Amino acid sequence: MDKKKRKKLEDKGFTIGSTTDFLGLTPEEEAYIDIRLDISSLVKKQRKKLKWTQDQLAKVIGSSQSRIAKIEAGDPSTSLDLMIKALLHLGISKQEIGKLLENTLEPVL
Amino acid sequence: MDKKKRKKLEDKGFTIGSTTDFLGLTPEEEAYIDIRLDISSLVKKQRKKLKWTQDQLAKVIGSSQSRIAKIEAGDPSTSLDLMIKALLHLGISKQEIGKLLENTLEPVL
DNA sequence: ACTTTTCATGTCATATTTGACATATTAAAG
DNA sequence: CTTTAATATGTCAAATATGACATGAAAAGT
Repeated sequence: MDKKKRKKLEDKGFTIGSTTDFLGLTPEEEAYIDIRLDISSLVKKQRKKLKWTQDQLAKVIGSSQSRIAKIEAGDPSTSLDLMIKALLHLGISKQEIGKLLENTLEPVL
Repeated sequence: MDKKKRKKLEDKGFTIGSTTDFLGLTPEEEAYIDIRLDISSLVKKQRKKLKWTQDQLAKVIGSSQSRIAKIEAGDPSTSLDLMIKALLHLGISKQEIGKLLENTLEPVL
């Protein structure tokens, strides 16, 4: 429910930086969403870096183009597990995923 | 299928360090399992550090004792999403999760 | 322009994950 | 040793994630 609310805000043009979320989210919920968005962003970034299409990536991990699109859109109907699998198949290592999570600015400050 | 196979080995006493896995796993599959095991280990470690029972943790995240046990056992029937939620509620930050993934020795060498 | 490729979004049947529950095993305390 | 608390393990119906598919919108190419 909260996830949908957030997405709606983005759709309305809020252009949230990392997670400028207020409105009834516990710190844990905020961090959780933050992690998911970080990872989904990297999927998109790395896929484009390799100049792969969503369809190519989908086939490599046995998924579908539409699901990759949903991952990259931060859709709540996708699991961290699948996102991580995607990253690994895009040549991102566990260590690099670690760095991603470590080197992120504080949400609001 | 592969996940079960691995667990069987552990049960038989192999006491795998981080992921001493050979036997038909792609590097991506290996890394994926490695990540899951790292995270599940930290859940157990941190919970014990705080001297929480599995039941306490379960209630905090709206889950059940048996599911926490499965998470800590590295059971394949648990999602990274739930593991991450557990970590966050145990006071582990996104940055600390990042460090965890970054600072792990190579599986086999 | 238009043709083609890529991406976005919705739906849906199937697959997987879920909390709850029962119960067994182990550990701690008395 | 006995009792009690904590953890492990299995099962199962309900909830959620999934790939496949359709179709629309945008981008890229010609």
